[in-house]
Amino acid sequence: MPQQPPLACQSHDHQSCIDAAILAAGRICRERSVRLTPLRQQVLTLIWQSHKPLGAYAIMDMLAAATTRRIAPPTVYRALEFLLEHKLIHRINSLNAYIGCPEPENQHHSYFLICSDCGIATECPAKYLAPAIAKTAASTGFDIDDQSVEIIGRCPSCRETVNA
Amino acid sequence: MPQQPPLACQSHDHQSCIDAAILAAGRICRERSVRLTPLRQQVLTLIWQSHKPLGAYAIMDMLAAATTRRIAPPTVYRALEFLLEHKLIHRINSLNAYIGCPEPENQHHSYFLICSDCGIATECPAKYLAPAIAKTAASTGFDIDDQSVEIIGRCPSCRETVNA
DNA sequence: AAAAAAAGTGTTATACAATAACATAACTTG
DNA sequence: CAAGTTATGTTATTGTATAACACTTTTTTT
Repeated sequence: MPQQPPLACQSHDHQSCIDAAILAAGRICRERSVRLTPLRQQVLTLIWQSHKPLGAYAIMDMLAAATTRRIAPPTVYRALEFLLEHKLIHRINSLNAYIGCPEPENQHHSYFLICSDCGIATECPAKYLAPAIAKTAASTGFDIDDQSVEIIGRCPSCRETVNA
Repeated sequence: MPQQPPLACQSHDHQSCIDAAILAAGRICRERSVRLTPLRQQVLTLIWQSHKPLGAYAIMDMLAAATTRRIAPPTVYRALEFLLEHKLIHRINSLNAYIGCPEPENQHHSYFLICSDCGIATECPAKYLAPAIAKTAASTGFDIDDQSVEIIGRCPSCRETVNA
């Protein structure tokens, strides 16, 4: 089995991740005639500061720090709702946190590998999971609307460096 | 593909579900020399009142109603912690809710089909999912600690009766 | 360009989820 | 039964999320 550590676990030019995400978001919103307002873009950018899922209240504090005025929860949650709706971000249920979607153009599901050590969450390849879930649902007569897979463990980089 | 609706979605003698769960819990706790106290058993029984995941505060209210005195959150959370530790219940992350485990004797993972219509959550067969997750992790070099699969959709019964 | 409608944001308050810290009670076990 | 451990009670606090209503900005319609 080829061991291919996800990009997020390797050192990489992260600014290009951010730029690509913002660009894609702009493109998608233009296509759909919805507005990527300054607030929404700012929240998206904050979420993309790293590959670690970010909580709503952390985003709130960062916004407040950036604008020097108080930001209330609904402001953040509405932006998150918009970004989720257009699949520009995903929600990690097991962490109550949000993370940028690296491929918002391709509609896809929420499959994640989450490193309990470095906190980085990377999207899983759907290759094995998608058919397995389809077969599981079919065999029980379920009609799938949405799906969430969260695998918690150690990413390849953390296994190497710590090997505890 | 054989369509085999899960027991929880069919009408069934639910009292026997409850009885079996309490019996198994007693057996397991005896084996492990841990105490299934009245409170813990009461919480487990409340959770087993249905196949729908139950929130901690709902449990709190039901306890308070049953005992006519105020029950504080830590009381409930400690009981939940115990039941989770011994895998007598599972936590549904996407709902912040708890559900009884029908096979606490077999250690297994948390794979769920959740009906957004009737609210019933049933455990998935691991047949397809377990190997798919193992392969996905292996192919990216991840070391798995824990896993959560939550598939949201319509259960066979609700598809029939509503067909909306 | 003004009026009307819709979409977005601000504000206050509150609900729901979970834990920390310390006190008391109840069960072991020697 | 005394000492130690485990379980529960109690108060306070933190974290997560939404409801309801006011106000502003953008878009649409006339």
